[in-house]
Amino acid sequence: MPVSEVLFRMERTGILIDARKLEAQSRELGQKMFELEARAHREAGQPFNLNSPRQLCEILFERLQLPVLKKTATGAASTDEEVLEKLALDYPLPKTLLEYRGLAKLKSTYTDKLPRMVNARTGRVHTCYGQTTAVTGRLASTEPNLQNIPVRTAEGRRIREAFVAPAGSVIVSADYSQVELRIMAHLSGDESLIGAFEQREDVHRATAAEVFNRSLHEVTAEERRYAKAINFGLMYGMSAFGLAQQLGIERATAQAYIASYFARYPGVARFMETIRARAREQGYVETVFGRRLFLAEIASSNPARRAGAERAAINAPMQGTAADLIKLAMVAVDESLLRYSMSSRLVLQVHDELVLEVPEAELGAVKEMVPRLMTGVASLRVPLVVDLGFGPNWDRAH
DNA sequence: AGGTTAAGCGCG
DNA sequence: AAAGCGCGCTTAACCT
Repeated sequence: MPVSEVLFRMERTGILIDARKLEAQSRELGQKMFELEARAHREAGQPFNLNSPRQLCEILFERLQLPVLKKTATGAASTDEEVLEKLALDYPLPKTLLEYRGLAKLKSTYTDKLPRMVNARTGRVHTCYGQTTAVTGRLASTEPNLQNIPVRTAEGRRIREAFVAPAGSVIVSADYSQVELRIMAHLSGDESLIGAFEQREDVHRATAAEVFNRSLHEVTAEERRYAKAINFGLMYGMSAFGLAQQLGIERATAQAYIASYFARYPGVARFMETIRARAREQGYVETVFGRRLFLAEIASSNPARRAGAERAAINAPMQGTAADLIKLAMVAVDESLLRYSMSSRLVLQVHDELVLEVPEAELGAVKEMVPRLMTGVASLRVPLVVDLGFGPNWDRAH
């Protein structure tokens, strides 16, 4: 069965959304934004449109004379989250703007919009999945995008609570645990990294233990956070400069961490170099299953463009292999549901997560089948692990 | 009126 | 010389 057939069925099935709940949240957000707007006007000493970049720069950098910490691509003073966080340490207005921005994003993109996307005939929201958009082989979700529903803040998770199952059914969420890092372990063949996954260790903790020369139980919360940043940064081709910026540490310190990492995980260091060289020789890189990403700028004479292509070359085999794996899993799950004439349905895919709507009578079977099928689509040098949760809504299924 | 770009930010 | 990969959506500002 082709992926396109699974997608067709998922799009047609759609997902149930509690529009009343989102509309109520919209009203709450609107009220809070109104209050924050008034506070911002007081702190600025004059009224202005908080959404207008031009007016905002006028207030922050001319009227209040705050320092310009970063420029945008076109040379204007940046007012992004990172800048406002720093300015918020010394001034009240940036903090207010951050709070306002956070709420405005939730309201305009989600709580106002999703209720309007409910199909009149089905009473559900039907996204469209694009199979030919993302160069790495991932799917893309549009109209609406259901792959970027908030999850990182409490206010945002209230939106997930509105993604519900009908009476008698539950929402099941099954996601691959650390799938891209596992793929890095597979592709690099690094023995330490493979060992950590085979021992079912907390991989960020294990990395912290290696990099900071600790035993597993000695690792502090901060060391684990640093190790997590290193692990993710590496998969994106991040430099010492970027790591230092992310962690708020000296560049030399970040460089030392990276050196320590590569000393402990020599297979990963070798992999990074091999992938750069292969990209340069072949003009493309491949996933485990042979999906290719061509890199037109890998031999560019422009160093910035070439470096960008190298970062893409490092990331694509991992992101792309993860995309291949979950597509195989989607086909396996959908085929099984049909073969056994079950009523459970795939309703969403979010890159490393499958969301299903499951009648309570089928929950036991789904809890056994879905992780087995997802972990069984490939045998890499490390085990694939799936975390599964369920509940009356998407938030509670996590 | 309608389309495009820039900046910003939601997710994995 | 730039500095972290892959997406889609919203608003303001600018353009035709």
